[in-house]
Amino acid sequence: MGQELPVTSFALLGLLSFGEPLTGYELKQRADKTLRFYWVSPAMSQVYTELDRLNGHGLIRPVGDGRATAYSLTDAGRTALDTWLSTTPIGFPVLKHPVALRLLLGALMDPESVRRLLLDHLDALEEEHAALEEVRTSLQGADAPDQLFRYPSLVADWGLSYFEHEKTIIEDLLRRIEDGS
Amino acid sequence: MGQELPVTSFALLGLLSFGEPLTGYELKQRADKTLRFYWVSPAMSQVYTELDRLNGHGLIRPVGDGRATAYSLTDAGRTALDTWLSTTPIGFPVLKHPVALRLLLGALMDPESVRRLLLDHLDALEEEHAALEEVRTSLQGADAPDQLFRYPSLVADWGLSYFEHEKTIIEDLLRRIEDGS
DNA sequence: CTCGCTTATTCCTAACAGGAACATTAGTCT
DNA sequence: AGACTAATGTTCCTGTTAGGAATAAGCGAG
Repeated sequence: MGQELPVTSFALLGLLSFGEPLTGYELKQRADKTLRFYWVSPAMSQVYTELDRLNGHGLIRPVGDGRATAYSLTDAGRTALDTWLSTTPIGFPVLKHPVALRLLLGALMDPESVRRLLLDHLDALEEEHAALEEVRTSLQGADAPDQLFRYPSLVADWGLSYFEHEKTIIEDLLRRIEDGS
Repeated sequence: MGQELPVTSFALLGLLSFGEPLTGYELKQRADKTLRFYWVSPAMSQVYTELDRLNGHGLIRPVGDGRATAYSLTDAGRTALDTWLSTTPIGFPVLKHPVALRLLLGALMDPESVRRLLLDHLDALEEEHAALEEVRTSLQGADAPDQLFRYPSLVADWGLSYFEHEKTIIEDLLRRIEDGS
């Protein structure tokens, strides 16, 4: 024990904890689809690097059926995940927000660009909201308490609410910028 | 032109765009105080590395008064920042949310731990909200339209609203978890 | 049967975090 | 004044991560 793995390792272990063995490629897809809303979706290269390491630590095991190597959690992996969940200190969220960063420098732009910046962001929000909503509806039917996707559903709802609120903030900012309040 | 610098470079240029020449140490402090809410606060080492590079590109210039080397924007730096603001495609925000990541795996924890996870996050939110509020009030008096800190103030308000909303989401999740809805 | 897309994996480079190590200056206590 | 401590200021090293290019096998449609 005492492995000191980065968080990304546990994110992948977490994806594997839902049962199905997955290949690196599939893991990347899952990450792109769901994990990316709450955590970064690791790069392809990163996924395979992690898999090698996790395998080296005996936390996952290749289940060899076809040409593609799918991995599943070992008992040690499940234990490592449990320990991580219960003992590792939790940091505060980190947000990399390109729009906020630019708005901070709004004084350097002409008003029209600022306006467009925010309007474009509204569009992007709409799109991401739709993508997450699709994920959310795909969980319907397994989202009741004690069902497999209970917690993923809760997190998805959280994300949806987050997007919706950000929309109202942006609209508010647009209003304030227009009538200089 | 055509320098292709990472976003962090422009974040630092942005901090310098408010007028005052700053040392690496001071830049790191500013970043810790404000930038960290909307973007990552780069590591000390990163700040100095960036400064070297920006200096090499002629975008900043050391203003040599004392033993500490403070840097200020050059005309080229200002131009580079303007170009970046007006032409570079804007990505969607990236969120690394340790609490959401753990909640996703809530099924692996006992209910008590999940509860504690969320309650602890409420405390952390409270703390960060207070820190940002302090920043916000320090901008009072220079936050009217056409004043220097107009846009930083708008962004701070955005951040405050974000924290407040997250608080209500967490409270809602706690409620849902308790009475299994 | 071949063209193009999806699946699957590897490699290389640069970006970035984090912390240790190190100096110098400034302030405080006695 | 001397000593101790905290804040300022900078550099270096190591490991983590992002991103994209390169590659190859399988699979479906024409």
